[in-house]
Amino acid sequence: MKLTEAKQQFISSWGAFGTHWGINRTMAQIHALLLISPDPLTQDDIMEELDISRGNTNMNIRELINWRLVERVLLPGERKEYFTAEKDIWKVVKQIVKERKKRELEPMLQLLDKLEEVDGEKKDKHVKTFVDTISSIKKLGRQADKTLDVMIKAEESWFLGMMMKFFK
Amino acid sequence: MKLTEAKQQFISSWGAFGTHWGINRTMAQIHALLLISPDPLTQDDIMEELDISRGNTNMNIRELINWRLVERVLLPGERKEYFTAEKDIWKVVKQIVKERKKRELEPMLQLLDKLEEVDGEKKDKHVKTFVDTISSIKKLGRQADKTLDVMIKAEESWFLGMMMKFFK
DNA sequence: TCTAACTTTCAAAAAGTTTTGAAAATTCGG
DNA sequence: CCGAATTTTCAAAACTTTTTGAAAGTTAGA
Repeated sequence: MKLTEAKQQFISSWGAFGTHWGINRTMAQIHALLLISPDPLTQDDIMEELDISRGNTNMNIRELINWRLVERVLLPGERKEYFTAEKDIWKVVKQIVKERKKRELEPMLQLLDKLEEVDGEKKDKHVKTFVDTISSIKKLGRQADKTLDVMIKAEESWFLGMMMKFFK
Repeated sequence: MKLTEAKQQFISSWGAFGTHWGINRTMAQIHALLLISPDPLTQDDIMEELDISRGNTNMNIRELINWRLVERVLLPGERKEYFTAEKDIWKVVKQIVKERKKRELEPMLQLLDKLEEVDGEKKDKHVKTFVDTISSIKKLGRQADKTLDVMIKAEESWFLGMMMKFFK
């Protein structure tokens, strides 16, 4: 397969993949393009390569910067801004986990704490089922939260090593 | 907080949460409702409780059954079909992981295998960056795949115990 | 077999999300 | 400080997904 074709396929699949994970297609495609680009690109490079509008490009680059997956780079003697993606995939994964944990898991756990304190007779089976469900989700959620914290701090080599050892 | 209000909040948050995970709002809400219902519900119960149309309800129940998160229950002497959700959250999580692994991770890994065999000089930095990126994604993806396989087979107690021990 | 109860389908409408592109704002070299 | 280059904004348009509801299909018991 030619590089050009392979690039296209990667960008397009990464985009489709992203949509299953709550990331919009364009954002994932820009990320894919930057991941496989050896040098930083300008907004115009990205617009041209992916054939998308200026506004769309700008918006999604900014969102990627928010997620800390992409960085602005200023090349000496150049007026334009360049952009580059973190290439270390382990760091990328950790960064995504960190953000989603903060944005989604933590608020959910806070809500569950509140909901667990529902009024009413524990003997009422509606109350009982509700409280039991909430508690068990909370238990698993808290464990996931702790586990992810360790993962976020871990080195790839340590993490893979441990996985290898215990999950052969 | 009253049970009714707590239920509403749980259903609505679970729905919002779902949308961040590629699950549609209604499907997640039906799942939430069944999780906290002590007894099986009919399609009409669900329609009324969530205030959604017959078609929408039917479609999303079927989708939940596809995901094996909900089961049809036939009560003796009743014409109507009843529905109930798996209440063991660990089983629910394993089931979701299993499905998403099959639907998303595995196809991605297959694609990466193909893309890694791109033609061209390894010295060309475009080729090199492309191949390196693909390889490192693949490496992590394969490891994740193996780890998830073990998790899918594991008992909750074993899994939590291990997590506790190594990720205190 | 017939029929009422129940379930499924699907085209059209509504809702939600993403994209565009032109205008406004900002920035930097001279 | 000026003006060209560049970046950002945002309302409207395009596109995608979800929802509705009526009609078609199925089922079980009499």
